[in-house]
Amino acid sequence: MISIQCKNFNLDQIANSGQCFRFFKVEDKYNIVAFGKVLEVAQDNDTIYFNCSQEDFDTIWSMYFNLHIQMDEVDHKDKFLLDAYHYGSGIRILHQDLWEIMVSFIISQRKNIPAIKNSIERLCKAYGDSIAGTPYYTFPTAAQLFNMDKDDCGLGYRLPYIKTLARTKNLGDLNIMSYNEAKKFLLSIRGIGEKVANCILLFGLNYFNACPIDVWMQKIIDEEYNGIKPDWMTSAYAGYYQQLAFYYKRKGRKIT
DNA sequence: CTGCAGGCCCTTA
DNA sequence: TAAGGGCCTGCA
Repeated sequence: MISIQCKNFNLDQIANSGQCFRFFKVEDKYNIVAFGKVLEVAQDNDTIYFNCSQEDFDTIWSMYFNLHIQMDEVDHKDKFLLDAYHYGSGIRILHQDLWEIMVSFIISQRKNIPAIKNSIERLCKAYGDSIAGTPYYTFPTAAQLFNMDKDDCGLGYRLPYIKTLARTKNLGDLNIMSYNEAKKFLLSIRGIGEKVANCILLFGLNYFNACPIDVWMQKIIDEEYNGIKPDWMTSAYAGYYQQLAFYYKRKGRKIT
């Protein structure tokens, strides 16, 4: 068991911020499935408990939670954004697996969050590997999805998008591209538009300036800013602010 | 039983 | 560049 001290870290807030779909709450702990492993993690105020080896902590989870990054840089005069920060200051932008993020956010389009999670779990169970000693399955690799034929995961019209993605070469190049190159490449992929591309840039590649505008963000623009996009949505930390705003705007809604 | 969900693609104008 | 229709499926 590894424990650390960390402010601006709240598991419930992260789990409900909509950036991740494989957090499973079990009593007062979370099981997080990522990078082929299951992490059991718990929290007592500013103390976070990671049930994993030191090696996994150093090589996987420290990076996954971006523990080297301070996520408290809201010095904005914007009232809505400040309110959002005070409401969800424990939100962190995770650094998730690029492939998993690409598939997950292609699936997410025109689905509500329970439906997204449902599809993803069905996909993992059908095409991923069982993780020994746990009830969970790994997120399927491109190779494992290569021969996916029938839609047994509720993908609907997204099925051909996923199949095409599994056949797309050089996705790893995204890691060494510039922001502009990566975005252009992403938009060239069938099934990836402006919003999903920005989600991938933010959650998979950690470009914190990427700011996905979904229906909730559009609601914020319309209702809080009279239809004019505020400056913070185009700032260097726009993606982080977007998460705060999204979580705040959805206040009261549970992601089960 | 309906309406609609963290969009995207394609067609028109 | 902008606007609008269609789309698979399954929550609510």
